[in-house]
Amino acid sequence: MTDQLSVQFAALADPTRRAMLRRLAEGQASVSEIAKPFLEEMSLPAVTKHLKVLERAGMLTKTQDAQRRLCQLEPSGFKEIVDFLELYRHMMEESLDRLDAYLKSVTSKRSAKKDKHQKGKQADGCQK
Amino acid sequence: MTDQLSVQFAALADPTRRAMLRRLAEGQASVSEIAKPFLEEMSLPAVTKHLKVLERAGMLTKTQDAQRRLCQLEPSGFKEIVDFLELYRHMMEESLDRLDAYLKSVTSKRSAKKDKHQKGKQADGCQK
DNA sequence: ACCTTACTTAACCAACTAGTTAATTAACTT
DNA sequence: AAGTTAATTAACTAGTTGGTTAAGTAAGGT
Repeated sequence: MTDQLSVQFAALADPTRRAMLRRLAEGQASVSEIAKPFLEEMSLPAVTKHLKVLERAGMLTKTQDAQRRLCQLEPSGFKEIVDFLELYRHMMEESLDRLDAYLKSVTSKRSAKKDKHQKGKQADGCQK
Repeated sequence: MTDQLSVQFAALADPTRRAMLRRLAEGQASVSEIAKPFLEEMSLPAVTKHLKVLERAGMLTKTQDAQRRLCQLEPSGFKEIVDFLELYRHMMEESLDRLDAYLKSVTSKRSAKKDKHQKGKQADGCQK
């Protein structure tokens, strides 16, 4: 499919590209800097291709600096995806709240009242 | 790639499957009920396959009711994805806020002070 | 028992993806 | 001018995806 939202989700459906985005979130970097952690697993052209996928998804922009290409994260590229997920994020939180309420009613003495579901943080810790 | 986060993003990288999830968000439905809007574009086995992709992604569960299979949205299946995106969602909001601040400083008389970036809502309106 | 409804499984195919190596482009260095 | 660094493009390949039709399974209806 060629619709933009599919292109964006497909861009995220790869651990190498997600790792690249995490790197980029820490600041801009050249292609070879981004490539460095991956050159044991894959060739430079493969890295170029991954970056192109992220670029077409609108999640990164490149600017030329002599021979180097500086890549920069483009946070606005996540807008459509985040908007799409809003509905399911809310449903998820509601169902967790219902679970909370249930557990609370079952244990009778509430265990960890405030702070609800504490936002587990940092998925994809392994990127195998 | 076989990691779960990739499986989940890949599941969302298809307009048919996203439309199915939106349908499911309104309540459970049997396979043929879900299939109905798509049977002009594709066959029933194709629908079965799409549902299986969503199931393997942990975003829906099926329960048997006589010959029918009732499908239900599984909001917890979105947790990893939502957690992964949290970082980029925040960066996006920050960069929008910076844009706000810039526009405010440029126009000198601020135009629409409160309400910030008003959450555009509902991406994927077309699902072509 | 037999038919129908509701799905799933199997076998196949075209198009796309993620990688490869080799060649090319382009800018700086000496 | 010749060489080096940085990255891309081209041509190819194996494996995956999204679809097909045809056959199979399993439960309820008559």
